[in-house]
Amino acid sequence: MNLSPLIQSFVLHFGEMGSRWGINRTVGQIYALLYVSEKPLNADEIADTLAFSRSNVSMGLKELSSWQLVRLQHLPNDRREYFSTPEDIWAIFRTLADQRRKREIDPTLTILRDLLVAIPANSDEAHAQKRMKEMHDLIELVTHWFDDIQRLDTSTLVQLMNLGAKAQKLLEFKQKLSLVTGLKRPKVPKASEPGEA
Amino acid sequence: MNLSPLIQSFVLHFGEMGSRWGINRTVGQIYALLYVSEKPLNADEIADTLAFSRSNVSMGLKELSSWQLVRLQHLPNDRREYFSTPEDIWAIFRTLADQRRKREIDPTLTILRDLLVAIPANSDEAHAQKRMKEMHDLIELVTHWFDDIQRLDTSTLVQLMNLGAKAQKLLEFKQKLSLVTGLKRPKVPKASEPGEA
DNA sequence: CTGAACCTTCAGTAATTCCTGAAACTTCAT
DNA sequence: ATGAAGTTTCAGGAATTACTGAAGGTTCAG
Repeated sequence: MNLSPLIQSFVLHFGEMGSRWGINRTVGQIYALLYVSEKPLNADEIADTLAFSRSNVSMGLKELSSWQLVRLQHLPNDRREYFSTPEDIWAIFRTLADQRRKREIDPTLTILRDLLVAIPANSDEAHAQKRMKEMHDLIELVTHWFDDIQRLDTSTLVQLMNLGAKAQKLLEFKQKLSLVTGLKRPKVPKASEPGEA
Repeated sequence: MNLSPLIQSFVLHFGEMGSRWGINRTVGQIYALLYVSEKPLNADEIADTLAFSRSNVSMGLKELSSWQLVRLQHLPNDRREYFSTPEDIWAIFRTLADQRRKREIDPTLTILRDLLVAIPANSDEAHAQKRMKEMHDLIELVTHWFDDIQRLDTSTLVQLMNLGAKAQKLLEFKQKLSLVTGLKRPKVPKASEPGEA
């Protein structure tokens, strides 16, 4: 089976990009193919279309499954396994965000926490810890915030993003308001201040 | 020069993580070392500390420079080049976000745009284009939004993130308000069109 | 129970990426 | 000019990662 040029370009691009972050060419191409395909595909069709060995496709699909990026299903009267990607692209986005967090962020947070409880043995270590703390706090802040955002239902999320920085104006407003009225205001750490007091 | 254990763990972790996304072990370790170091370091010190060849360090620093992640400076009466990372971790965060966008997102948007203007040759291509359009729109929305957010000054940014999803409550409120008053409301695209429904 | 259809695993090879030492620049003090 | 100190480039070897075909599972129809 050979690919029409439009789809081919897309697939090849994803192969390239794949290698730019952690995944390999094969996996990128398989995903791209599934993503644009109208119907689910089985492993033979994929191998055939992309000219990879059957076993390579098997590996690739295994990898994609571990990322929860593909869905496995069966067709009536057909023993073969068919693969597809979710229809809803926002669902894909959320999965991707979750998985990357799990693989790229969480391990780093864990190690930072470990290192932060150690007693520094000298002034180099003390300084290093200060830097690690800053990093830890930043990552935690950003990821928690992003989690919150991401948990919103899709239409809210889209609205929010469409507002873009305008949302900010609202926040400034609220800020002033609570200052004036003396209501408890959101805690406001000193921004980049190392230890966050 | 050998590293105290705390710093060593940090450096090694960054080496590992480095390879999990695009950069290699060497580059990750060099960056980590510079990040926690109190004073700027020259290439020999780095090579010595991490036990890499001098030329490897040179390559690594070149790579880091191309990401604009390190700062080069000179010390009085010393011809050697000294490297450091910015003090302000939010500045680092912004740089990283910008660079990753430039390398990982922009090329994809470009190719998607190219493919979207082509006339589909058959129904497979037509469907593929629909999917590409969804992807394009999502990426564009998210990145523009993130750009906006990111451009805020640090203390505002930190406040915003501390609010987290609470910001959302405000938005819902504003939304209702403008509906009621009939003011022009933010454009609200049909979220994700095909899916979602 | 048999064998056909399908899927996975794995050992070995191919391809890629990383890293090094040697050589070649560049800059600057003498 | 000379050479010492510093930096970069680059060809080739080392290490890692990707890919394949063959062998071995598993499931199921007959």
